[in-house]
Amino acid sequence: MTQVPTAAGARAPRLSRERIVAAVVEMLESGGVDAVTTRTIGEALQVHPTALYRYFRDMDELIREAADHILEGLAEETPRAAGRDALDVLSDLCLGLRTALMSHPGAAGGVASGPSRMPHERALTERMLQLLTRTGLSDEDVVLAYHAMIEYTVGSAAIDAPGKGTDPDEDSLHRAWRADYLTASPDDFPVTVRLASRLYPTQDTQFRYGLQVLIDGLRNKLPAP
Amino acid sequence: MTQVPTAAGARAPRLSRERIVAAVVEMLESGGVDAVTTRTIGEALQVHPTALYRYFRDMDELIREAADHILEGLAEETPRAAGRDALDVLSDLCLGLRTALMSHPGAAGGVASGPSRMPHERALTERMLQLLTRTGLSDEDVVLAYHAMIEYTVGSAAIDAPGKGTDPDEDSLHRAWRADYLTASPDDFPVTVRLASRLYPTQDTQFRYGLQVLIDGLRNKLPAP
DNA sequence: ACCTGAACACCGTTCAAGT
DNA sequence: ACCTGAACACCGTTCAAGT
Repeated sequence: MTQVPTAAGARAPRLSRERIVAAVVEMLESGGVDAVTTRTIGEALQVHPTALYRYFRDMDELIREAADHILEGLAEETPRAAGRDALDVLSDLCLGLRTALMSHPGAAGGVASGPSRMPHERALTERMLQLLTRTGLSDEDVVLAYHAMIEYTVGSAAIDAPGKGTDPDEDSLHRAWRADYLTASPDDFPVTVRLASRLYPTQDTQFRYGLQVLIDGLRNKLPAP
Repeated sequence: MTQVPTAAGARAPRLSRERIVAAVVEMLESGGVDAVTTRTIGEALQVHPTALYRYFRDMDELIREAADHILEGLAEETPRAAGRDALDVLSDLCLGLRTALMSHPGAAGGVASGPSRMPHERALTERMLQLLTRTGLSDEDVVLAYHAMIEYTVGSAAIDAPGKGTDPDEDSLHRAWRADYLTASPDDFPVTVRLASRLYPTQDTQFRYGLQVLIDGLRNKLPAP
């Protein structure tokens, strides 16, 4: 890694796209996208806040590259367990995607802004389309189902992990919300009050339920085997 | 609406929560949440940028109130058409919610940040829980289904209408994206390339498909009639 | 009571200047 | 070639001051 001096006065660059992206991914994980600014990046890399503009057009490009980095390895084929069909594998893939997005608050916004032409995202798309094709669905259904799964998975991650880093404990927050619903007027909101104690289960429980309903709905569309 | 002078020197307030919220809702519609700043609000209301702090704790509270305002009337009961069950009505409700959110880019972030304790959101929750209860689903399923529908509807709106106001024409953008997928390596991404021309249908088509799949999946859970 | 003015601590981004 | 320094046009928010 020590550089070969190519010409008089040429110094080894202290930065690179990779080094910057790595730093941003780390900051995404610890503090969320709100904690990633030109100044904090500069501090993390011991460099002037504007130095990154040699390597990236703007913050948006940098965040999108970091977001794609997070998807690394997701599309990898896993050994198919017995009794699990393509839709089960697709479900796991979405769970993996969610885990990656949830552990980097705000990253969902980075992958959401259209296809990034980036390698990991491309691989994920290919894998999902491949799995859906295997189910026997029509091409039209394959594409629409792909979009539905992405919208649900990325969209719910955008809601559940907006950008602020670590929430002040999900459980106590949800408890407070449930208590709040209990104080609603029972005349105006009878069903809400009756079900208040059940509202806001774990974010993970919510997500898995919707995911399962989606997969279940897709199963209805499969051609008879 | 003309004020009663209560004391010498007391003047009619030029602002109110309602006036500010109305202005923000309008700005949300025309330019999205990114166009709503203390300065632009001040300009719209012909008032100093900091004047709104007499009425709202901070920008967050203001945006949440404006977001709730957008949900006005959504939960209203509509005359039940023949042959349409509670899940069909729920589906319409989600479509209405999406329309409201899509026409105010970035508003999804406002309703997403937990229950706002606000009247229109409460009414919407009550109506959705009521409709789901009517289907005969168990209480547990009702609550989880409610969260699933909200996460999908609000989440996809957060993705499809982030905050920038009017995109530069959705159609041409999607055309460009499809063309982009076509240029992908057919060896690495065979399925993607094969389906490229079908990818990125209208945002509305995508959303409706996923919504229908969700409703369909819920139907599987209904007790036999 | 209601709004203004000035100030502060932040942003992203540009561009010329240093080495 | 690579990074720094200074500057610009923005943010949200506070608080004392005006009327």
